[in-house]
Amino acid sequence: MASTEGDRRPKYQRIADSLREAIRAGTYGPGDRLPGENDLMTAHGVARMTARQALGVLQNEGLAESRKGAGVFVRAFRPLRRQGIQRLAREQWGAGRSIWSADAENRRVVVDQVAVSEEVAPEAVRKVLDLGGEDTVCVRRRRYVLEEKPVLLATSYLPASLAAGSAIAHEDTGPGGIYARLAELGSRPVHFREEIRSRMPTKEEAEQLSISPGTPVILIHRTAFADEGRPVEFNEMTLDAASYVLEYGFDA
Amino acid sequence: MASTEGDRRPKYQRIADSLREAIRAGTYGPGDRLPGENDLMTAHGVARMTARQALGVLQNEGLAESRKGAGVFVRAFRPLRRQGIQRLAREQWGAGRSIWSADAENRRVVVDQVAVSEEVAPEAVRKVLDLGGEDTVCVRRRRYVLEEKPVLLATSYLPASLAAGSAIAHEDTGPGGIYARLAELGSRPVHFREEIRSRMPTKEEAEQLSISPGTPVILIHRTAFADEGRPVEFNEMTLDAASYVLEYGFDA
DNA sequence: CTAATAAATATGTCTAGAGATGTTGCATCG
DNA sequence: CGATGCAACATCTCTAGACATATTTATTAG
Repeated sequence: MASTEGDRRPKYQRIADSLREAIRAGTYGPGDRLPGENDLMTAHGVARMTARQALGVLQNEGLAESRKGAGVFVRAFRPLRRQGIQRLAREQWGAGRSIWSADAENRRVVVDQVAVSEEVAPEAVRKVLDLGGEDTVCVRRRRYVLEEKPVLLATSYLPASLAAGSAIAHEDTGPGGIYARLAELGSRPVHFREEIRSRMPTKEEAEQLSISPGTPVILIHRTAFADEGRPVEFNEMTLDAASYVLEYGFDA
Repeated sequence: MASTEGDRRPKYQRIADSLREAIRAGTYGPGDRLPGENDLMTAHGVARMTARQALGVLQNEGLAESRKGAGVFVRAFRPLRRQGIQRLAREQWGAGRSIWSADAENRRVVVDQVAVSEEVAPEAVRKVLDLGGEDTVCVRRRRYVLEEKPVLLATSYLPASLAAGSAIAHEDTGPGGIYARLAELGSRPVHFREEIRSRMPTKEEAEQLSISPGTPVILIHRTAFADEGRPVEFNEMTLDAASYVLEYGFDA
């Protein structure tokens, strides 16, 4: 019973509601198995496709995920913390604690795949890096994984006129990474701009990040500027939104 | 024809692929109507539910949106720009242009709904604002709309011990907003921390923002600190991800 | 010419099945 | 005791309908 009252909302919505409420109330905790299609069919007396639709709602919301042949399970959210500005962030402003428990330490994100190449700059990159139509860029593509699970794709573009011949064009950029190399080349980044947006992943992104359906990606477009506002690097990052919390701190 | 070859992928996926490709190629531009259920049924010789599933894929990806009784249409993306730090941002580092064309000027975001109340602080808010179990907070809920369409929900929490009796507890907070009032009360915010994440909207969020399915929300949790790291405001913002690009700039 | 009305069209919800495919656990064999 | 195979179970894909509801368009009355 309990489903014969307000018939205004569709059945599948009401079933989804009850499951969502049960998750919120803690009846089903992270990782627990939810009632499956068959359970919902008998419990609510609906057809398979209707029960499916109800479970689909929760999956689309990112609350649950299904494993074929196994069942539908409640998802967990234990995000990594990415700090836009490392300084200032911790001690000084530690009084009001963060919402997201920062127990996410001793979890290590490592590079999984690296590919370096020199390519003709796409138009969008040319615009950002202030390049001409003929200019080439040094492209560094990387993937980061956390405990086997990929969480971040990053593609860096640097003007070939700047990077070619340096360690930036090698897979191993040496201590300090490309920013240390840029500094040695007289183009030390002194300012950064990051643009953030979010959307659902493309097919390719979903595959590369092995994202479960119903999870968006966060896109970060970072431009690094040397002195005199000269752009020296453009970095396009794609993050699994379920794995990250971004943090920015700044003074008034 | 054209659907009897590689039968490895499900039919609905292949139909979705062909539509996605057609959108990418420009066959269907933003706002255009896509082939509907009936069209796909006859074109690919599938059942209604299968054609529906294919269209559902595109809607989940945020590529298309359906209007009941009218059809399925390609979605557009014309984001607003939200600057985390207004200073520094424009002139000084304007050499490398942004990816997202900033033609979004002369579009005005206005407050649509305001509600002010004094409530017992939820636990999460207590933790952030460093309050005890009995303390109450002044809660300001606002909704912002852009040309009739809601784009942002914001809920501010301030310690009642600070805000009660001041203009902060009124709907109209006067010139300069609550930060000016806080300054008058000797609690001028000098530092901000913003935490950003993204996920699919809840039912309530989707309704309040009238979000089309397949669009995530961006959550910004901002904490304002007065001197000595004292947290004085906690602001919980929910943004329609299809309407916003966030921008942060900072020095190395 | 305008406004109300009806018809055609489109998506939304739902049923009752079927076969395909992946997972899990148990029983059996070596 | 370990490995293999199999059966039970779970989700996934798909069909062929039905009725509901919102929109658009064409028609008709004023």
